Amino acid sequence: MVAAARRRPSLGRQKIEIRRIESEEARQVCFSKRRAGLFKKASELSILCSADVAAVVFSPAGKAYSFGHPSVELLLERFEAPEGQGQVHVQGEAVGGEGQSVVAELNRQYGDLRAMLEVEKARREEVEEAMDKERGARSQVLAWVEAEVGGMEKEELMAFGAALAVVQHGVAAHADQMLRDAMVLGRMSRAVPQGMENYYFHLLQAGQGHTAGAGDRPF
Amino acid sequence: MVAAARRRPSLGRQKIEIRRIESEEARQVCFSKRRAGLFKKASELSILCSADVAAVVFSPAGKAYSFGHPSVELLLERFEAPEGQGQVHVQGEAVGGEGQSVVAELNRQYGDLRAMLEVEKARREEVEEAMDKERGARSQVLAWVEAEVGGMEKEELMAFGAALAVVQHGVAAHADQMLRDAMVLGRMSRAVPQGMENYYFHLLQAGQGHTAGAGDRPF
DNA sequence: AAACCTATTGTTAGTTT
DNA sequence: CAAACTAACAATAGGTT
Repeated sequence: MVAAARRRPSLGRQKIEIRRIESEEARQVCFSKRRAGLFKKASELSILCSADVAAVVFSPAGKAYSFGHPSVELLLERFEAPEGQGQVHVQGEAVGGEGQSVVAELNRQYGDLRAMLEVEKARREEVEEAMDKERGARSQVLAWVEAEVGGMEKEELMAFGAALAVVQHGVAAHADQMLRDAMVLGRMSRAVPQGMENYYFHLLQAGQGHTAGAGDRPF
Repeated sequence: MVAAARRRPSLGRQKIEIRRIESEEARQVCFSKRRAGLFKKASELSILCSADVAAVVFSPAGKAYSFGHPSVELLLERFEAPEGQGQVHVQGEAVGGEGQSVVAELNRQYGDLRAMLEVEKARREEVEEAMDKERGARSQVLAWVEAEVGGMEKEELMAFGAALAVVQHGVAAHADQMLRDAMVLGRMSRAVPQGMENYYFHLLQAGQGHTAGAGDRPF
């Protein structure tokens, strides 16, 4: 009998001041968590309110992460030239120009893809959780499926992530970060919550530099 | 009559789906609240982690709001010109020889990856649909299983094939090692479901076999 | 070192003033 | 009606594996 005092497994969240986190490690962890949280919020805002949102984050190490709906550069252009008759297809300019621009463009598109996947990953965990609760009675089958599917998804996406990493490695010297990201992406799930496909589609289109659709934008 | 039903002053926050808010008024209110929340999160991220953060939001009416630390313009500049003062030798290897064809090749490969993403998206929508029916009958669960597993294998092979193709193109000398590392590390991070090891092993073998010859090719 | 856990703080949907 | 309010929901700090 170990008597009474059963300590709680965790103290839970504690209040913190909004100051620079001194611990290098804690700061890095916090950066990852909150960056994902920020992108999720941005995604929700754009969906809930049909707003166009872009966010760019630079890690202390100087690495850039971005989120954009419909696309980062499109919105940035709009922001810098509120009066301009935009409509210019940046993509054409970039591709038609020199190699340097193309490489930068590829880098940017990769960033968008990764941001998109990150947001999706966050939303994914929500759906999986809901699904877990549902598998009450007749779910030995589902349990088996989940185990099977879980493993396969992981590998599937790992292969995909590795492919991305390889490509990126050929463009920029970020292989290490890419590899870590591939690990993270490997845990992604595949179901898409309702309302997400639209956003997903737009991001995809934006990646091409072809922002078709959305004829219902009120100016 | 005051007696029984003492209504709470408010029902409090209710759960909502992340989809476009139909009510014009509610959407506007939500936009204001969440925009403020987003900027606050951005601010906290920048302070806590010493990161540079910029966020731009356009209301459905077209009005622009922004947050930026140190400033939106500065960060956007940095974002659009990742190479800055020649810190990264972005395409050091790739452009070393003949930039034109290499870039074209990268473009092609990027296109392939994007195509894969599209396939994945279509597949996800399929899965989502199947999931809806799953809550109805058990027999349909089995149908879902079949569809899921079948489609997944197909995608796995596509993803893997793409990864191999990239590696085979000799974009990066370390590509094969990265791919192997990704798989090995992935295996350690979580238990692999029964029956999965076979596939895993096969994947590993194939990866080694394919890249053995091309891996050490200089470019 | 990344993912999980959980208590706790932080955010916000709906309501009221 | 924008601001305040309230209670439920969401995000996350710290700890564990």
